[in-house]
Amino acid sequence: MSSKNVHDPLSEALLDSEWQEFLSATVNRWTGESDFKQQRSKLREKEIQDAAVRVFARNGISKSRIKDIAAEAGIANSAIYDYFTSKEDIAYKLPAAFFSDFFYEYAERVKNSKSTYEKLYTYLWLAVDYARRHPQWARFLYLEIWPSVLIEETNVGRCIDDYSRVIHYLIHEGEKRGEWPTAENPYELTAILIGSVNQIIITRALYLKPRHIMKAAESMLPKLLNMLNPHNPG
Amino acid sequence: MSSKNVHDPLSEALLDSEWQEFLSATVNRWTGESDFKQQRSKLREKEIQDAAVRVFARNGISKSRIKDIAAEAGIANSAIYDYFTSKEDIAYKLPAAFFSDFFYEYAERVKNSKSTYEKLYTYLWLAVDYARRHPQWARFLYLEIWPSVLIEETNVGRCIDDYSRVIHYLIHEGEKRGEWPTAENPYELTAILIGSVNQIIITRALYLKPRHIMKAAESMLPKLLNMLNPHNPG
Amino acid sequence: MSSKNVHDPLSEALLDSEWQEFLSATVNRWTGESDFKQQRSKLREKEIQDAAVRVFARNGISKSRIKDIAAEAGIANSAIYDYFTSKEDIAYKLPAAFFSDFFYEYAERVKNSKSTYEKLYTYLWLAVDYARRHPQWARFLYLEIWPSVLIEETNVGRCIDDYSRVIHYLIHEGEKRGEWPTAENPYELTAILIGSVNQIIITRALYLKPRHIMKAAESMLPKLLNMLNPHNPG
Amino acid sequence: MSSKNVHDPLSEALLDSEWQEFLSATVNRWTGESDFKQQRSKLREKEIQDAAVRVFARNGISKSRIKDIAAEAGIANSAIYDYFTSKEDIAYKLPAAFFSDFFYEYAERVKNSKSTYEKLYTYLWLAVDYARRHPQWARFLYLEIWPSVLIEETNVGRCIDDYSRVIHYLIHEGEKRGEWPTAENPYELTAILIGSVNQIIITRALYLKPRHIMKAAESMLPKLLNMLNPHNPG
DNA sequence: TATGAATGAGTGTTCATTCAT
DNA sequence: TATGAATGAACACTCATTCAT
Repeated sequence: MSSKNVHDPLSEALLDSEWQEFLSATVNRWTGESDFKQQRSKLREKEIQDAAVRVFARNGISKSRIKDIAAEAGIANSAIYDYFTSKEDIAYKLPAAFFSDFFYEYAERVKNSKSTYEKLYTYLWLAVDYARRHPQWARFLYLEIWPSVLIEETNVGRCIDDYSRVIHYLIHEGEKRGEWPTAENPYELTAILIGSVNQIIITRALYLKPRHIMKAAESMLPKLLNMLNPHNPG
Repeated sequence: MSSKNVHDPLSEALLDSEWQEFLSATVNRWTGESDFKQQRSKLREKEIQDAAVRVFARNGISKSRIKDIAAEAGIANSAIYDYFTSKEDIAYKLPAAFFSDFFYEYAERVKNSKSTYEKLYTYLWLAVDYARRHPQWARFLYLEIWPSVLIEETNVGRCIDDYSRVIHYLIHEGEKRGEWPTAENPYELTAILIGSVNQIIITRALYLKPRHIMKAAESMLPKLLNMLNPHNPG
Repeated sequence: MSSKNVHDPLSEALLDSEWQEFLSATVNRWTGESDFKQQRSKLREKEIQDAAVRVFARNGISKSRIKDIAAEAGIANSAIYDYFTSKEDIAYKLPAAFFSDFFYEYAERVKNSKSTYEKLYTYLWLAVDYARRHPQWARFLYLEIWPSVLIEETNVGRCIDDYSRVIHYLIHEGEKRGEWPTAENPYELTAILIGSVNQIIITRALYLKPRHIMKAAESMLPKLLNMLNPHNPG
Repeated sequence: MSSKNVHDPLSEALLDSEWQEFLSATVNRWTGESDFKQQRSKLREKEIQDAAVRVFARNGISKSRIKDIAAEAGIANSAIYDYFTSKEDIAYKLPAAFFSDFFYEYAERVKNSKSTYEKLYTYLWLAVDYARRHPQWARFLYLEIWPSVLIEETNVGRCIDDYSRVIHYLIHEGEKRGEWPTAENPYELTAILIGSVNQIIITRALYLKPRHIMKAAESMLPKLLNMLNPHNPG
């Protein structure tokens, strides 16, 4: 998909620096929040979080018990309260850590991408790949966190918001760079992209056959992104 | 989107009768299971179910209390156990009732549809419209039932399976009628359709502004269905 | 076992009439209390009692539910309250009916008995035989009623008291008739007789092999009654 | 009661060693099961058990409430579940503890007994004495546990079985040592011994006057055991 | 820091009993 | 008399959380 418009170098550079700023802001927002002080105490905290992800993925949050997490982490029930104030505290601190990791990976991977198309493709592709590589986290994210965001008012929603905002940003950037025409309704497009990718992850990675999920993703993504450029055959 | 191939009337009739059979089988599977004997005892049962939907939509299943449902229904806690064996029994019998209703509505509405495209469009359109008209059920379905299906092994999954199966069936029927070419990967297409529609319902109806949701749906669906016919401008 | 002493006819007659009076008083005490007005309503009451015995024998009183008894009797839960005030009311009215029956049977059977030995033998023999013929009542009596008498203060105890009193009476009568010497401790003897007979009923009739229970009883009773006449070979 | 037959020392020794083995097996079966690890956690367990015996003896199992036991033990309701899994778990672990104690006492007391008669006498005597010294346990055992064994199939029955088996064993040993003739029906004899002793305990210790119960036992036991040697004056 | 022990508020569920019909 | 429906008091049990050591 090539842009039809000619851009002057100045605006290209401007768009690039804006993007760099936007991206590093997103990355930093979550890294800062989670894994800085890497002391001995942080190690235990990490162990508990890892145990919690496994337990939450197995039973869901509401059916997971503190004692299950403690047992999975190999420590006493009460030790958990040295690091977290409650069960929900554990659950809601987890996304920060993983989203930080995800955004960081994305920033590394997208460094040399020139076109917005490539950035967007990479973003969605990485979402699927990250889910494939972290199946328990994915189970937890897509079946527990994501739905709960809409029910309960927590700051976990900010992760999801940030995740969506990147897509929205890129759709807009592509328009400005002339890679595709201005969308009538960018929210709708975002919904389609997110909804489709999530559904693929949920049905393939969590349900059916996690093996060929990347092939499915690589087959689906161009078709999906084609929707950015309506009426033009890929 | 018009079919390019010419069909002999026989095969058309065959496809039609197959579809009729498939559809009524789907409808009957759920109607039979839920709302036949319309006695006064069934009335109470309905009242409890309605109350339960409201409560579940508000708090989620795990944080909903029997006493809340009873209070919402205006009866004593223990009266619930005259109609349901447990809290989860209520939760798991609800989908049968609503899917029964949904499939019935769809069967009525699709009666005179000629093209497969129209049937498929109507199906997805109705999914959004039904969610709009039953917001509490939708909240419960998309944020509680749907995710839980993948975690716990219950027979609620059969509703979701049936819901997906209709889409899958129609994609295939369209191929046979020549309305669109054979899909490389029909499961992928199904995932895109379901994922996109669900995401629209979730973000618009449950989250943002439920008012213009039908406009969004009507704008999105043609684009989505256009993916059935790749490289051909609608 | 023959009496060694010679008795004058007068005292024999006196003892006989005393016995008749004692016996008929015992019989009447329970007949009067249970099954007089044999109307239609009494029929239902009987049905409920019969159902209750079966249920109590099966599950024990504390684990028997009103609804179980109602189901066994083929009536509605609430119908029970037309005849009995509570579950315990049923349980505690049952013994009167059966003891009435038992005492009546005994009175018939013992009419022509001359010796006290024969009366006593018949009494204990009938206790075993009655248990054999009414196994559910026996289960209920020996495993539920009898123990509960000592725990809870109820008037059921009067049945058990009357049952013991007959034995005590006959031990004393045998002494007066010279059939055996005066016992040092008649309570002890009564305890041995009752305990042994009960134990035989419990282990044989309710536990092991109910078939040969009468043979066991007929083998045991002479040995037991021999204890009335210590140091004398039977 | 002296043996009339002459025995060679060898068979005597053999019988003795068999008895030692039988007895220690019985003792160990229950000691092993209950009171080994004497940590502080076992102390609490013991406190709960003691409280439970008192409560069960007062109200019977089915009318005893967890909160009563907890209050009697001076702890919170939920603390009970740190040591027992349910109310019935408490009830069914109690017999093991007490029978262990009883068998141990018996083994100590019977060490120097030469004749089988003495062993048997001591056994039954100790049963009465143990009941006298542990009246609440006795109430619980004879009025709750013993009857329930026949109704519900639990492994509590193994205690009672072991209790009976000792008597049965000794009756047989006495025969082999020639202390009394071979019984026609040893089960019947066992029933008489157990039934009589239980009845004495129940009526005297639990009901009437616990004071002179040992006198009653000491008066009754020789007469009862005399039945082992029919037609021979003691 | 880490733990075993303890707590008490809270929940689903049961069941004897009542009542309108 | 008989019933189906409804009630509410009671209970066993769970579990996040605290605390002394």
